Amino acid sequence: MALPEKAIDRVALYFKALSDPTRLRILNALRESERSVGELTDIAQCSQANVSKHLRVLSDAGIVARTPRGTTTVISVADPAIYDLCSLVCDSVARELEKDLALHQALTANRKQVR
Amino acid sequence: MALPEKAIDRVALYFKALSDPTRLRILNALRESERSVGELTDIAQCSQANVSKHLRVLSDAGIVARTPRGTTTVISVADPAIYDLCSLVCDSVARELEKDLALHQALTANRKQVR
DNA sequence: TCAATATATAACCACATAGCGATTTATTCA
DNA sequence: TGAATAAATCGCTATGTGGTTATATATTGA
Repeated sequence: MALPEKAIDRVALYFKALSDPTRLRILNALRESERSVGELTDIAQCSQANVSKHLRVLSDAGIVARTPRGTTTVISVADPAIYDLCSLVCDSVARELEKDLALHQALTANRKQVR
Repeated sequence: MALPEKAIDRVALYFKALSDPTRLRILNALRESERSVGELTDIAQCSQANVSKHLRVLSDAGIVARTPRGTTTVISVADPAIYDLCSLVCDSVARELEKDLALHQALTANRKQVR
Protein backbone atom coordinates (compact mmCIF):
# COMPACT_ATOMS: atom_id res chain seq x y z
CA MET A 1 0.00 0.00 0.00
CA ALA A 2 1.38 3.39 -0.98
CA LEU A 3 1.42 5.32 2.28
CA PRO A 4 0.06 8.76 1.39
CA GLU A 5 2.45 11.65 1.87
CA LYS A 6 0.30 13.26 4.55
CA ALA A 7 0.26 10.10 6.65
CA ILE A 8 4.04 9.87 6.48
CA ASP A 9 4.31 13.49 7.61
CA ARG A 10 2.06 12.81 10.58
CA VAL A 11 4.07 9.78 11.61
CA ALA A 12 7.29 11.77 11.27
CA LEU A 13 5.79 14.48 13.47
CA TYR A 14 4.86 11.93 16.09
CA PHE A 15 8.36 10.48 16.16
CA LYS A 16 9.78 14.00 16.26
CA ALA A 17 7.79 14.70 19.42
CA LEU A 18 9.58 11.73 21.02
CA SER A 19 13.04 12.66 19.72
CA ASP A 20 14.12 15.07 22.46
CA PRO A 21 15.71 14.07 25.80
CA THR A 22 13.83 16.71 27.80
CA ARG A 23 10.50 15.54 26.43
CA LEU A 24 11.41 11.93 27.20
CA ARG A 25 12.28 12.92 30.76
CA ILE A 26 8.88 14.58 31.06
CA LEU A 27 7.10 11.48 29.73
CA ASN A 28 9.11 9.25 32.03
CA ALA A 29 7.94 11.33 35.00
CA LEU A 30 4.33 11.09 33.81
CA ARG A 31 4.62 7.32 33.77
CA GLU A 32 4.32 7.41 37.55
CA SER A 33 1.42 9.83 37.78
CA GLU A 34 -0.03 12.94 36.23
CA ARG A 35 1.70 16.16 37.27
CA SER A 36 1.36 19.91 37.12
CA VAL A 37 3.49 22.04 34.82
CA GLY A 38 5.34 23.33 37.87
CA GLU A 39 6.24 19.85 39.06
CA LEU A 40 7.40 18.95 35.58
CA THR A 41 9.54 22.09 35.50
CA ASP A 42 11.38 20.91 38.62
CA ILE A 43 11.89 17.47 37.12
CA ALA A 44 12.98 18.63 33.69
CA GLN A 45 15.62 20.95 35.11
CA CYS A 46 15.05 23.78 32.67
CA SER A 47 12.98 26.95 32.55
CA GLN A 48 9.23 26.95 32.94
CA ALA A 49 8.92 28.59 29.53
CA ASN A 50 10.86 25.78 27.94
CA VAL A 51 8.77 23.08 29.60
CA SER A 52 5.65 24.85 28.40
CA LYS A 53 6.97 24.75 24.85
CA HIS A 54 7.80 21.07 25.09
CA LEU A 55 4.33 20.37 26.44
CA ARG A 56 2.85 22.14 23.44
CA VAL A 57 4.81 19.85 21.12
CA LEU A 58 3.64 16.77 23.02
CA SER A 59 0.00 17.84 23.16
CA ASP A 60 -0.03 18.86 19.50
CA ALA A 61 1.09 15.31 18.75
CA GLY A 62 -1.76 13.96 20.88
CA ILE A 63 0.68 12.32 23.29
CA VAL A 64 -0.24 14.38 26.33
CA ALA A 65 -3.40 16.09 27.59
CA ARG A 66 -3.54 19.43 29.39
CA THR A 67 -6.34 19.90 31.92
CA PRO A 68 -6.57 23.34 33.54
CA ARG A 69 -7.49 22.97 37.20
CA GLY A 70 -7.63 26.22 39.08
CA THR A 71 -4.50 28.21 38.50
CA THR A 72 -2.51 25.10 37.60
CA THR A 73 -2.65 22.80 34.63
CA VAL A 74 -2.52 19.06 35.08
CA ILE A 75 -0.60 17.13 32.45
CA SER A 76 -1.41 13.48 31.77
CA VAL A 77 -0.51 10.88 29.17
CA ALA A 78 -3.16 10.83 26.44
CA ASP A 79 -1.62 8.10 24.32
CA PRO A 80 -0.39 5.09 26.34
CA ALA A 81 1.15 3.67 23.16
CA ILE A 82 4.25 5.75 23.85
CA TYR A 83 5.31 3.36 26.59
CA ASP A 84 5.13 0.41 24.22
CA LEU A 85 7.16 2.46 21.77
CA CYS A 86 9.76 3.30 24.37
CA SER A 87 10.08 -0.33 25.47
CA LEU A 88 10.66 -1.43 21.90
CA VAL A 89 13.28 1.26 21.37
CA CYS A 90 14.96 0.50 24.70
CA ASP A 91 15.29 -3.13 23.63
CA SER A 92 16.76 -2.13 20.29
CA VAL A 93 19.21 0.29 21.89
CA ALA A 94 20.24 -2.35 24.44
CA ARG A 95 20.92 -4.85 21.66
CA GLU A 96 22.91 -2.19 19.84
CA LEU A 97 25.02 -1.50 22.92
CA GLU A 98 25.65 -5.21 23.41
CA LYS A 99 26.92 -5.42 19.86
CA ASP A 100 29.20 -2.44 20.47
CA LEU A 101 30.47 -4.03 23.65
CA ALA A 102 31.11 -7.35 21.88
CA LEU A 103 32.97 -5.52 19.13
CA HIS A 104 35.02 -3.62 21.66
CA GLN A 105 35.94 -6.79 23.49
CA ALA A 106 36.84 -8.51 20.24
CA LEU A 107 39.10 -5.62 19.28
CA THR A 108 40.74 -5.59 22.70
CA ALA A 109 41.32 -9.33 22.57
CA ASN A 110 42.74 -8.97 19.08
CA ARG A 111 45.08 -6.22 20.21
CA LYS A 112 46.45 -8.46 22.94
CA GLN A 113 46.88 -11.26 20.41
CA VAL A 114 48.69 -9.01 17.95
CA ARG A 115 50.96 -7.56 20.55
CA MET B 1 14.03 2.92 37.92
CA ALA B 2 15.78 6.16 37.15
CA LEU B 3 16.56 5.94 33.46
CA PRO B 4 20.18 7.09 33.17
CA GLU B 5 20.76 10.23 31.13
CA LYS B 6 22.83 8.41 28.51
CA ALA B 7 20.09 5.87 27.88
CA ILE B 8 17.55 8.64 27.38
CA ASP B 9 19.86 10.32 24.89
CA ARG B 10 20.22 7.09 22.92
CA VAL B 11 16.47 6.59 22.81
CA ALA B 12 16.00 10.19 21.69
CA LEU B 13 18.56 9.64 18.94
CA TYR B 14 16.72 6.54 17.78
CA PHE B 15 13.41 8.39 17.58
CA LYS B 16 15.13 11.29 15.83
CA ALA B 17 16.30 8.91 13.12
CA LEU B 18 12.63 8.05 12.50
CA SER B 19 11.40 11.64 12.62
CA ASP B 20 12.00 12.65 9.00
CA PRO B 21 9.58 12.00 6.11
CA THR B 22 12.34 11.19 3.63
CA ARG B 23 13.83 8.60 5.95
CA LEU B 24 10.40 7.07 6.52
CA ARG B 25 9.90 6.85 2.75
CA ILE B 26 13.22 5.05 2.49
CA LEU B 27 12.28 2.62 5.26
CA ASN B 28 8.90 2.04 3.71
CA ALA B 29 10.59 1.08 0.44
CA LEU B 30 12.92 -1.29 2.30
CA ARG B 31 9.91 -3.06 3.77
CA GLU B 32 9.41 -4.73 0.40
CA SER B 33 13.02 -5.73 -0.20
CA GLU B 34 16.58 -4.56 0.22
CA ARG B 35 17.68 -1.97 -2.33
CA SER B 36 20.76 -0.19 -3.65
CA VAL B 37 21.45 3.44 -2.83
CA GLY B 38 20.66 4.31 -6.44
CA GLU B 39 17.23 2.67 -6.29
CA LEU B 40 16.51 4.45 -3.02
CA THR B 41 17.53 7.76 -4.62
CA ASP B 42 14.88 7.26 -7.31
CA ILE B 43 12.27 6.41 -4.68
CA ALA B 44 13.12 9.22 -2.25
CA GLN B 45 12.93 11.83 -5.00
CA CYS B 46 15.89 13.86 -3.84
CA SER B 47 19.60 14.06 -4.59
CA GLN B 48 21.94 11.10 -4.20
CA ALA B 49 23.99 13.13 -1.73
CA ASN B 50 20.96 13.70 0.44
CA VAL B 51 19.94 10.04 0.42
CA SER B 52 23.47 9.11 1.40
CA LYS B 53 23.29 11.46 4.37
CA HIS B 54 19.95 10.03 5.47
CA LEU B 55 21.35 6.51 5.20
CA ARG B 56 24.21 7.53 7.44
CA VAL B 57 21.72 8.70 10.09
CA LEU B 58 19.78 5.45 9.83
CA SER B 59 22.84 3.21 9.96
CA ASP B 60 24.36 5.18 12.86
CA ALA B 61 21.14 4.45 14.74
CA GLY B 62 21.50 0.76 13.90
CA ILE B 63 18.26 0.77 11.93
CA VAL B 64 19.75 -0.03 8.56
CA ALA B 65 22.78 -2.00 7.34
CA ARG B 66 25.02 -1.06 4.42
CA THR B 67 26.61 -3.93 2.49
CA PRO B 68 29.03 -2.92 -0.30
CA ARG B 69 28.59 -5.27 -3.25
CA GLY B 70 30.80 -4.43 -6.18
CA THR B 71 30.36 -0.78 -7.09
CA THR B 72 26.97 -0.60 -5.42
CA THR B 73 25.93 -0.71 -1.80
CA VAL B 74 22.96 -2.76 -0.73
CA ILE B 75 20.82 -1.30 2.05
CA SER B 76 18.74 -3.55 4.26
CA VAL B 77 16.75 -3.22 7.46
CA ALA B 78 18.93 -4.16 10.44
CA ASP B 79 16.33 -3.60 13.14
CA PRO B 80 12.91 -5.06 12.29
CA ALA B 81 11.48 -3.41 15.41
CA ILE B 82 10.95 -0.25 13.36
CA TYR B 83 7.95 -1.80 11.65
CA ASP B 84 6.32 -2.56 14.99
CA LEU B 85 7.06 1.02 15.97
CA CYS B 86 5.54 2.38 12.79
CA SER B 87 2.40 0.25 13.19
CA LEU B 88 1.89 1.53 16.72
CA VAL B 89 2.36 5.13 15.61
CA CYS B 90 0.10 4.66 12.60
CA ASP B 91 -2.64 3.40 14.93
CA SER B 92 -2.16 6.37 17.25
CA VAL B 93 -2.22 8.83 14.38
CA ALA B 94 -5.34 7.20 12.95
CA ARG B 95 -7.11 7.47 16.33
CA GLU B 96 -6.03 11.10 16.49
CA LEU B 97 -7.48 11.82 13.04
CA GLU B 98 -10.73 10.09 13.96
CA LYS B 99 -11.06 12.33 17.00
CA ASP B 100 -10.43 15.39 14.83
CA LEU B 101 -13.04 14.19 12.38
CA ALA B 102 -15.57 13.54 15.15
CA LEU B 103 -14.91 17.00 16.54
CA HIS B 104 -15.36 18.54 13.13
CA GLN B 105 -18.64 16.73 12.58
CA ALA B 106 -19.88 17.72 16.03
CA LEU B 107 -19.07 21.35 15.29
CA THR B 108 -20.79 21.18 11.91
CA ALA B 109 -23.88 19.56 13.42
CA ASN B 110 -23.93 22.18 16.14
CA ARG B 111 -23.71 24.97 13.58
CA LYS B 112 -26.78 23.59 11.80
CA GLN B 113 -28.63 23.36 15.07
CA VAL B 114 -27.78 26.92 16.03
CA ARG B 115 -28.72 28.35 12.69
C1' DT C 1 -11.40 44.69 42.70
C1' DC C 2 -6.58 43.61 43.31
C1' DA C 3 -2.54 41.08 44.58
C1' DA C 4 -0.50 36.68 44.02
C1' DT C 5 0.38 32.67 41.59
C1' DA C 6 0.74 29.43 37.57
C1' DT C 7 1.03 28.93 32.56
C1' DA C 8 1.55 30.50 28.12
C1' DT C 9 3.50 33.42 24.72
C1' DA C 10 6.98 36.70 22.65
C1' DA C 11 11.45 37.89 21.24
C1' DC C 12 15.71 36.50 20.72
C1' DC C 13 20.22 33.53 20.15
C1' DA C 14 23.06 29.52 19.04
C1' DC C 15 23.20 25.47 16.85
C1' DA C 16 21.49 21.41 14.23
C1' DT C 17 19.87 19.67 9.99
C1' DA C 18 17.60 18.93 5.37
C1' DG C 19 18.45 20.27 1.06
C1' DC C 20 21.60 21.24 -3.06
C1' DG C 21 25.74 20.98 -6.53
C1' DA C 22 30.56 19.83 -6.84
C1' DT C 23 34.08 16.79 -5.69
C1' DT C 24 36.36 12.64 -3.92
C1' DT C 25 36.78 7.80 -3.29
C1' DA C 26 36.22 2.95 -4.46
C1' DT C 27 35.34 -0.68 -7.60
C1' DT C 28 34.63 -2.96 -11.97
C1' DC C 29 35.75 -3.93 -16.65
C1' DA C 30 37.77 -3.05 -21.06
C1' DT D 1 46.35 1.12 -16.35
C1' DG D 2 42.20 3.99 -17.33
C1' DA D 3 37.56 5.01 -18.11
C1' DA D 4 33.13 4.50 -16.19
C1' DT D 5 30.08 4.02 -12.57
C1' DA D 6 28.24 4.24 -7.69
C1' DA D 7 28.39 6.03 -3.35
C1' DA D 8 30.27 9.15 0.15
C1' DT D 9 31.90 13.47 1.53
C1' DC D 10 32.53 18.63 1.24
C1' DG D 11 30.98 23.28 1.28
C1' DC D 12 27.20 25.96 1.43
C1' DT D 13 22.36 27.95 2.47
C1' DA D 14 17.86 28.21 4.54
C1' DT D 15 15.08 26.76 7.98
C1' DG D 16 13.88 24.54 12.33
C1' DT D 17 14.41 24.03 17.15
C1' DG D 18 16.00 24.01 22.04
C1' DG D 19 17.36 27.15 25.16
C1' DT D 20 17.00 31.68 27.57
C1' DT D 21 14.63 36.04 29.82
C1' DA D 22 10.85 39.11 29.82
C1' DT D 23 6.04 39.74 29.30
C1' DA D 24 1.15 38.58 28.90
C1' DT D 25 -2.86 35.95 30.41
C1' DA D 26 -5.88 33.56 33.38
C1' DT D 27 -7.53 32.17 37.97
C1' DT D 28 -7.86 32.13 42.92
C1' DG D 29 -8.55 34.40 47.41
C1' DA D 30 -8.32 38.24 50.39
